[in-house]
Amino acid sequence: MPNRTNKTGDAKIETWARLLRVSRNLLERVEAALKRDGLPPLAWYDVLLELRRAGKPGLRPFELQERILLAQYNLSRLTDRLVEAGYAERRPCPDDGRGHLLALTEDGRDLLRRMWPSYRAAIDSEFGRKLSPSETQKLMAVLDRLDRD
Amino acid sequence: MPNRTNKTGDAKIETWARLLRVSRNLLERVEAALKRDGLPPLAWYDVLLELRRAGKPGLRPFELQERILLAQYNLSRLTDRLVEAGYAERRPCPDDGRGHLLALTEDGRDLLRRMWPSYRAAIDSEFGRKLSPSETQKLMAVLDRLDRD
DNA sequence: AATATATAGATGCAGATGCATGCAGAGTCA
DNA sequence: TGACTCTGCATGCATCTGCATCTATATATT
Repeated sequence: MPNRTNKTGDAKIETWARLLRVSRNLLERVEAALKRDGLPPLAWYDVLLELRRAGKPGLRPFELQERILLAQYNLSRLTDRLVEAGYAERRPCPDDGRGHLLALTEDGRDLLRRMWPSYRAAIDSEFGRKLSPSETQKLMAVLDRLDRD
Repeated sequence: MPNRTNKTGDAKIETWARLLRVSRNLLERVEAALKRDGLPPLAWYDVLLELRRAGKPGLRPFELQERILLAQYNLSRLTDRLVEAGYAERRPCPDDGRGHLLALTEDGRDLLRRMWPSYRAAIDSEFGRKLSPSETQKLMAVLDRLDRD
């Protein structure tokens, strides 16, 4: 006999709704903190961080795209802004004439350094300090499951 | 002596980063599912659902704003679209000449009914089916903690 | 080699968002 | 009642996003 009360399904729906609310709210607060400190949005940090990880050679846009899960046109314009602001540069790509390589500039490296204290403080006050180590670990485990398939 | 390896802090940072990634990704997929079915975005569902919960009298925009955590100007324009599309209506507010009441129309009620199967299926396939009941419950517990303060 | 197809990335346009500000009605206080 | 402030909501403007499409180069097929 089918479950008439559907309790499990309801709990999942509610958890889903809560996940959306909470994560949106957290993101908003952290973005606001960066803005208060006169810093660019989180997306800039994400891109520059990946470029730093990529080191000297830099990254092709499509590689960056996979890493940060950003739509192609979106990334294209974001890098426009970063290049325009002097935080990244486009270099010709030796292997593939269609594309180019994106690399961090010194200013970009510097921006990362300037953003981190503000970003870290925001993460801590909105997120880190609210969870115990064990809760953090449980959350990570669940996020791992959600990332499958 | 301060902890040089800073393992706990790192785990929190990584969990934070993962939370953003996963929730953004899930949201994107669910939105895409709605779009595939020719339905409006999630935000429309959220607003209409709150209006349905509010019942006959409807809701003041500022009340709605608190419930769905949407910026004021943002909600103002979203309701413009909903009214324009015939899913909600603005009624004069007897108690306060500055504002109005928002209420669901029959078409709005109908849209909710049409969206739900698609929305529910997307939640289930992107989220629900990936978690056991106990994982769901753990996630909810953590989200509760993150919602405090 | 010539043609067809696929892939990397940019871009025009429309719709959405953020910010600041405007405005009208409410509440307060003299 | 009149001046002052506050609150609810809208809106002009700039930026950002989504979608569709375009260009150029790369790859596959014959």
